[in-house]
Amino acid sequence: MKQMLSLTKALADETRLRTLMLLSSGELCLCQLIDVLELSPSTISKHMSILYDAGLIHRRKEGRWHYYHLAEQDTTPAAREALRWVISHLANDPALHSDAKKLCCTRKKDPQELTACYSGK
Amino acid sequence: MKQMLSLTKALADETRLRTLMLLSSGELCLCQLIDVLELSPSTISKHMSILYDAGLIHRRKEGRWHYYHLAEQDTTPAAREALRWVISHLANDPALHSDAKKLCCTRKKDPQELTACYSGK
DNA sequence: GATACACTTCGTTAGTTGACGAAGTATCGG
DNA sequence: CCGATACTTCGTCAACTAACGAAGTGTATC
Repeated sequence: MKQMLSLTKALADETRLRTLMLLSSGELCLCQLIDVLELSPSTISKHMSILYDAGLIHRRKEGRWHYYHLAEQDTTPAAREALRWVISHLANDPALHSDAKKLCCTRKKDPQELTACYSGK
Repeated sequence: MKQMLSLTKALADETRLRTLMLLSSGELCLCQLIDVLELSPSTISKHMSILYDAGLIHRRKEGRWHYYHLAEQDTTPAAREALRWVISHLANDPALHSDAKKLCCTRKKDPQELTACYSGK
């Protein structure tokens, strides 16, 4: 029950659902998520830790960058199925179209440009 | 997105998950849920309306009794799959064992005994 | 039609949650 | 090692949510 509540609570937030959909197209670091979601680093970091604690995503550190990706294999069946459920039902959601478009631009940017998120553009 | 958030928010509460599991064993009216969950009528009624709005349960009126049951067929695929997901992962949850046991007693009771919920035992 | 019953709606209150900036930790470049 | 960078943790505040009792709605029974 505790695990299920951790999962359902993690999924019960628009920003976190948007994040999962962004990650469904591949690994991203925090600064890229900041660039797309347009929220403060601390806010997004908190969201990531909630998704992580629920077993929905994994982290990978590479230097000072923290990369996040969906927990595909090594997580609980409940989390795996939750991800499949969310992704299949939000795959063509019009509300997420602009996120996908923005992500496309973000992926093309230099790390230097992304840094702008911190220094207030 | 709006529909998915309605679903995930509906599932992100312990009382509502308990309710869904109680309903997975068959239709129940509000006074039976009150008897098992031991919460006030208004509180449970509110939970039911949240589950209903998410498309997870249906209502059926019979006289002054309102019966609730899981939305099996005539709801969205997203809600149907959510129900399957929740039920399969909570089916043998030890935290729900006492609810199941209590429900067993409640089903055997007369309507008169359940009325006691309102009149303070 | 009055009463009782089953439930819903409303208003209030306490606890939770999401947002932020400030401060802290860890890593890289000079 | 000193500053800059990438991220996390902490404290605060506004918004949301779950709980309740009181009052309202609809339905049987007398």
